Amino acid sequence: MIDFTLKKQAADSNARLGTLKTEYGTFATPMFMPVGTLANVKTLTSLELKELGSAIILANTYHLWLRPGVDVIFAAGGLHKFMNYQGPILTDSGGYQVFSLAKPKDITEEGVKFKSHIDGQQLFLTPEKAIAIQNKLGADIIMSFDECPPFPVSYDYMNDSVARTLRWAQRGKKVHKNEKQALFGIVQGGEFGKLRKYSAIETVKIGFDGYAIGGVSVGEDKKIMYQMIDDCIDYLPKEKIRYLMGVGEPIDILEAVKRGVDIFDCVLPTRLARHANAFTLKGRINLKNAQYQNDFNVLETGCDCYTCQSGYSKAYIRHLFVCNETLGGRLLTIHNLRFLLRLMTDIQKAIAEDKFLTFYNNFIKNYN
RNA sequence: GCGGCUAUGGUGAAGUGGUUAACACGGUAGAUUGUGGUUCUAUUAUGCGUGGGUUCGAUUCCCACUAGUCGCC
Repeated sequence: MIDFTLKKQAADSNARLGTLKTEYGTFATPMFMPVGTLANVKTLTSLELKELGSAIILANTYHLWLRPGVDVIFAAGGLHKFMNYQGPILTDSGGYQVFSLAKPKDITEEGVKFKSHIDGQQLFLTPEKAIAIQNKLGADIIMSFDECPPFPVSYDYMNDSVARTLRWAQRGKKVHKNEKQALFGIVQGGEFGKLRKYSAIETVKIGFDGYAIGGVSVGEDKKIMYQMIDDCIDYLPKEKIRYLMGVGEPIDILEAVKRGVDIFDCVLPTRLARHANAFTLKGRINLKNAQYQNDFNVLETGCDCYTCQSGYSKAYIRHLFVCNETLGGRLLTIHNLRFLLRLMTDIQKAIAEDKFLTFYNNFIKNYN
């Protein structure tokens, strides 16, 4: 079971400093979770993750359900042992795959009909099944099965969807048996303030160990996304951890921390890395650009990541990408994750020193 | 030396006597937010070996030259 302690509430904003204790380790919040959908953070070993300062990672129910299958992971002794990783893990419920893989007509009260992206076979996921799978996977934190609707949908559709997600949350909580695992509820409601508020209040009534804000970064403008947070966050209990799902743009993280969010996950740093993009304090750069052909400087002077510290140049990393060498993606994955994880500890430090807003303003001023 | 064949962008190549020269790769740039790792989008030949000729008009037809290639001596 997890234990969240709110250590400090910033005076200059809703930003907060906290500690999350889990069986596999304790870490400070705000924190970012690298995504390891298929029981691995792509291209990295567990040791490398640890060296990056990664505190907790995310894996995915749907994907592990299909491959290698829950029984294999259970037989291995659970997800931690299976993937040879000794830190905290959170599993997503498969709700996002409702958004990315299922069609609206395949969503019913009972559950969601999927077509496997691997072999096309018909699959059916229910709130009960999503919890049962996660119970067997054995992550430290598991998520309710929710519907993550696309943007935009009509008010009426969202109204029904929010109600359904609440019933699913209730059904999931009822069958959750593994007491070692924390279970989080998920707030939905799209851009409709009234529904966000309702979803938050009703989800809290059901009672969870932590609360997530879902249904963001699905195509809406940034302003709308920030509004979605504003519309529900005050209805989430201060003493429970708050998780904004699927957000990883540095600016978005800062905006959310400012509003009172504690943890994040996102594929962005790792996916961008595999597509030759690197985070820097001035914004993103694309290493495939011709301008780096003869640039023998590191990605960012002063960066403490392995890639920059050991001297890999932009010209060399560009060459690796041009030749399709996998080392390029690895070097940028290390850099991008370190960039975000350092951002999180910088944020923690700023809150602790009562300088969050100053830090926020400085960062945004430099990051284009 | 003689005879045959071929000459289209960075590459492999389609194609036509008449507005914007197909397609693929490569190049250039953009996208990517609870990951379907090798994806998507845009853009990329003011020119069809060189010089003449025929024609209202030639990358397309004719001639010469040049280069490549195959065969023969």
